[in-house]
Amino acid sequence: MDICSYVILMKLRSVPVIPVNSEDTVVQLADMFRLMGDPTRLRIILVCLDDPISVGDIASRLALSPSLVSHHLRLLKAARVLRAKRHGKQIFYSALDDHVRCVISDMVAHVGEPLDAEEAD
Amino acid sequence: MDICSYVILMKLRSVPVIPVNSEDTVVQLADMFRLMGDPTRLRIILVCLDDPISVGDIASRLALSPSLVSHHLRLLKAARVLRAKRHGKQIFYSALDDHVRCVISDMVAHVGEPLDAEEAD
DNA sequence: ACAACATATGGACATCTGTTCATATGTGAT
DNA sequence: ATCACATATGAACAGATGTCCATATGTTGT
Repeated sequence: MDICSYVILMKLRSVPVIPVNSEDTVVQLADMFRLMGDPTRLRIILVCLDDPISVGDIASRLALSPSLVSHHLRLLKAARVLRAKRHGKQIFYSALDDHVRCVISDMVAHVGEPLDAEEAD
Repeated sequence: MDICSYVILMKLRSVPVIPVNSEDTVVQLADMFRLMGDPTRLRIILVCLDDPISVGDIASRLALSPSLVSHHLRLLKAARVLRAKRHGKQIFYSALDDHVRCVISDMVAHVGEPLDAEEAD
């Protein structure tokens, strides 16, 4: 882990580390979030979390054109969210690591949260 | 937590739950991610994670116009990422709960990850 | 009341982005 | 080699989005 990520991690643990000066790391983070910020792409990610699944199966299961799915898969693979593995004619996609799973899990907890006591001002 | 969120959570724990049928929950999730997917907005969120901070201070610390900051804050407040509290003329923004902190922390771990052994195909 | 400050809002603009269509690449079987 | 199938790629378009500018709202003073 580089120093930039470390600084942000310290911030996240509410240690008073000064400014957000790691410009490129913030951009990297934002890129990842933006990638998950499209409903279609998020659906594709969710489908791939179960088991490795082929492009065609993703398309049919989500009622999308294979072309569109492929376009999105290219971005997700480039961002190392998913990995591709060829078996014969088909190419199976699956999650590259568990971080994305954790991120989504946390986010589900956030949106699922009802109005809590802190809401009042 | 509603049934839709539950289904997704089950998926995240690799329990073989079949389709992603909770359309609106996926859209909610994507909305949150999209919100964090802009570098400027993410910077604003990061600054607000430390302590409650006024709009003007956010603007000066990030070298942005107060107008732009206000526009972004409106979205973040509406999405319940941040909360606003007025003190005199100024309005202080801070994180509404710790979920966002967790989400960012996980994402930092993801982008900070070097090429791991699983990468090979 | 007014002035000064802090924040919010609305419109306009350029840019980015998701989708579609057509086409290309690659693989396995006959 | 040729066909059928699976996936990938490129161009083009409509719609969304971030930023700027001007202006409005709200608050604390005098």
